[in-house]
Order: sequence, then structure tokens, then C-alpha cells
Amino acid sequence: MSKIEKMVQSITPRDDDFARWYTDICTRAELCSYSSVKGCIILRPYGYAIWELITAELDRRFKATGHENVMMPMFIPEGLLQKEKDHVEGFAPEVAWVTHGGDEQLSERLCIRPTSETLFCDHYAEIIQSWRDLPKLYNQWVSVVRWEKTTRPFLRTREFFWQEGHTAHATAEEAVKETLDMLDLYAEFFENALAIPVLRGLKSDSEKFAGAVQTFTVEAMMHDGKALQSGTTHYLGDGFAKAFDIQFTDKDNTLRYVHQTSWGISSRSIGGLIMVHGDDEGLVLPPAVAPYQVVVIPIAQHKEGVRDEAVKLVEQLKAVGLRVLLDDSDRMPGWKFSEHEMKGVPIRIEIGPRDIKEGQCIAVSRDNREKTAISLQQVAKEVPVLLAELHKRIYQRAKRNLEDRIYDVDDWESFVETMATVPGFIRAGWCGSPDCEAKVKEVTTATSRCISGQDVPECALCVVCGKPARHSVYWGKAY
RNA sequence: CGAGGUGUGGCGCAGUUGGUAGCGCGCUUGCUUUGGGAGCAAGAAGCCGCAGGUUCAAGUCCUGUCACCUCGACCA
Repeated sequence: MSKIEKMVQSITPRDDDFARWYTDICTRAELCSYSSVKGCIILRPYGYAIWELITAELDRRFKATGHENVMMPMFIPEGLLQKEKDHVEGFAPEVAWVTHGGDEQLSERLCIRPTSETLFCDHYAEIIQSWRDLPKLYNQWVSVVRWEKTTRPFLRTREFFWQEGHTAHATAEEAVKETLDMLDLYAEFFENALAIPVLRGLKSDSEKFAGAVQTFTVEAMMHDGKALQSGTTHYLGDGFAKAFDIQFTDKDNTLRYVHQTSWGISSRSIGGLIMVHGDDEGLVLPPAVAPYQVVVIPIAQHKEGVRDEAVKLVEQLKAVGLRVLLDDSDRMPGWKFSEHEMKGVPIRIEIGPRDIKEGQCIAVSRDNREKTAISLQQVAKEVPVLLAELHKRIYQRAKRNLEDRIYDVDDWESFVETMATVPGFIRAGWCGSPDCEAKVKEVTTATSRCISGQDVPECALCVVCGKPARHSVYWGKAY
């Protein structure tokens, strides 16, 4: 069997079967393994390292905007979950229950948190007395459980890892501002850390969070044109406060209910990274969340001086704060190239006897495989530039993919036709009626991804019923 | 929950009319190699998902059961 055949075998080509390509990358790049429980994955060291970098990037942003981390229990007593009517209706079908402690049946069953609004509310009712106690800007990094029927690594798992922010404010205005500020923070994170451009907007009533007044979302487009809801922020109003009796004495000595928000980003974002940037060679990681930003591969390292030069190179790069791996294993160089491409390492540096003679090394960018010869004295200066350029390139490529595949359509027939034949989003007017929205879903399987913040032109009509449009909506098929 | 499919070394698979398990990759050790997945040699590793049944004899046939996969349905 030829070498080329071997390489082709190792991973399903992206355009042949996107779904298989995706799961191939998950396992071949050693991000995760399937566990013995359906829908629960094992995050392997490489996958977990990416998640750690994602959490570090986000956590830094949360702290900088005044949020504090806490840790709530993982169990919610049934009675507590049921306090807010819409909330329990939304989540009840997919919660896992604990019914026994040892051999004894519990007097009240406990659900394993699918999300923690109820726990935070219960706690807030206890600790919030005065306007001086507000705002409460809490966040937690935990896993939650939702008993999904169809599961896929990272994209939809029964247990997943996330952060959930929960805040309580004295006024509605302040809570709404928090909701929008966090939406902006999420969008900035996706663009600057993950190099993923997003659309941000409001969810329709049928798509919003159970118990929320308004849900905002950042939606990303995957390489195959499907949408991935990547982060949501919810304005909860005072509905939870009333259900949980979270009141405070305001400056004018009257009792008021708090106004709340919640917001989350999950390990699903790793799935987004794969599906936005990956190619037939494997993963492509943006430098900010790459466990190794540079891999140094010595060629013929047993030869005089090669390993020493490689070690010096690594030290230079580490000294400027880069995450660097020296791959001095006894594999063949070609094997190492393929392996680190599979893992999405942004920059590979080759250094062999030939280069050392020239006083240089060869840097190869993962996304375009372009080779640059760099003088050994200049690596610490040049490599960060290459990393920044790579980030910019993969962001721009993803942005073109998003923008080129948004279609403006104003009649129902072309809407159905476009949705059936062309991958991507459709931007079209919507009257706001749930019936029209439901019809889109029924006929095309696409859903309203978000309502754009832009004003609707006077003349615009609902693409379904033809009545005057109240919103401009992005429609698409979603993961 | 409906329809279909698959369970055999770590992974991917073969196993014919029933006769007591094999291939590729990977793994271990040694030597030679090293600029796109190296070569040679010697090794280790499987009661064939589980439980019954038929048979002199079951990976293979029958019954039951469990798990997983695909497509639907479902999925704040």
C-alpha cells in the first residue's frame, strides 16, 4: 500500500462525509474517547488542554468585568426545580434523576442539574436583603446533564462542561445591560480567541430559554453551512425572583424583586473549532487555544548538533511566552508532520543538518502549509508574527464562509428552494407569528437562528405569509 | 419510541457446506534508518457481546437478551 493511500485512509475527506470527518478528527486528534455511557465522552489530555485554554480565556474576561466564581451542588431537589413553571416544563423531559442513596429510596428525588438557575435563585433569596447586596455577579464552571436521545461528541452530549453565569440586579435596565454586555463579551471571545466570526441577535419566543424574558445568541456557521448556537445570554426579568421570592429593600425603603440574567458557553465550542477551521489533514487551531502553538521537529536528530540546536530553539520560543513542544520521539519526520497537522498545531518548525549549516530553520503554517525560512537569531521575533497572521487568515476565511453564504430571499418559493439546495443562512422578513415560524421548520427543517438587530425596511414582508415583516431573521439548519 | 444494521486480539476487518480462529494496522525487543506516515528480524496479545438450545462437534444454526451504529421522531 502506498503512503498516500495510507494517509487518505486515516481520515474521511471533509467533503465526502462531513459527519464522519468530524468524528474522525475527534478521535484521531485525540480530543476525546467514547465512554461506556452513551453520550458521555472522555476528554483526553489534548482535548482537555484546549478546554483549559478556552476556560482561561473566558474566565479572564469574566473577572475583568467584575464577576466572581462560585460552586453550587450538582443536585436539585424536585420541589426546587418545579418552582418556576416555564423552566421546569422546558427541562423536565431531559433531566436525570437520583432516586436512591445506597439501598434506601430518597423521600424526594434529586435531579442532576441540567442548568442551575433554581440553585442560584434559592441561594440569592437567602443572601440578598438590601440594595447594597446588589448586583451579584456570579459564575460557575461545572458540568451539567441533559438526557439527550441523539448524541455527538462535543456538539450534543448528555454530560457537558460549561460555565453558567447568574446575576441579580436592582433594576431591569441594569440586568438588560448585563445581558447585552455578556453577549458582546462572548462575540469578542469567539472572534479574538477562537477566530470564529458570529452573528449576534435575539432568539424568537419558541427558541428562547425556558423561563427567560429574552434570549440572545451568538450563532456561528460551520464549514458545511449549518449553524451552531455557540453561546446564549438570557434576560430573566423578575419571573424567577417572584417564584423564589428574591426581594431586597431599595434605597427608598420599599421591597423590590431583583432582575436576573444567566449566560453560558459550553464544551460545544470545541466542536465549533473543529467544524469551522478543520480540513482534510485534521484540526486547525487558532493560536490562543492551541495547547502547543509551535512544534519543533528535529530532522536526523542523532546527527551532530541537531538536537542541541532544536533545544536552543525551543528555549528561545518559550522565553517569549509561547507554548512549544519538542518532538524528539523516534518516529519518522513524515509521521510527525502528519500527526501534528492532525492535531492542528499552528506552526511547525523543522530543523535539520541542512538548516543548521545555513543558520536557519523552516517554519510551516498549518492552515496553508506555507514554508518560511527563519534565521536562528530571529525566531523569537518572527514566530509570534506568523501566529498572528495565521489567526487573521483563518478568521477571514471563516468570515468569508459566513458572509458568502447568507442569502437574501423575499418570497416563499425561493426560500424553500434555497433552503433545500444551498447550504447556509437565509436572511428574510418575518411577521413575528409563531405559526409562520413553525411552518418554516415543518417544510424546510430550518429554524430561526436569530433576529438581527437591524431595522426592518418599511417595505419588507414576511417571507412565509406576506404580511408586513416585524423582524429581519436569519434562518438556517442547526446542529 | 419506529425501521434497518453491527457485535471476533487495542483499532479496522475476514472466517466458505458447522470440525476448535486468521489478516492489516498498532504494541514489545533488537539492529539499521530519519527533509511528508521507514526496513528487517524475533515476540506478546482473542474462552468470537451475554444466556440458553440443537449437534459427536457452534464464531458459524435456533431462541432470548444486552450494547452500539445509521435513518426517522425528539432535542431550553
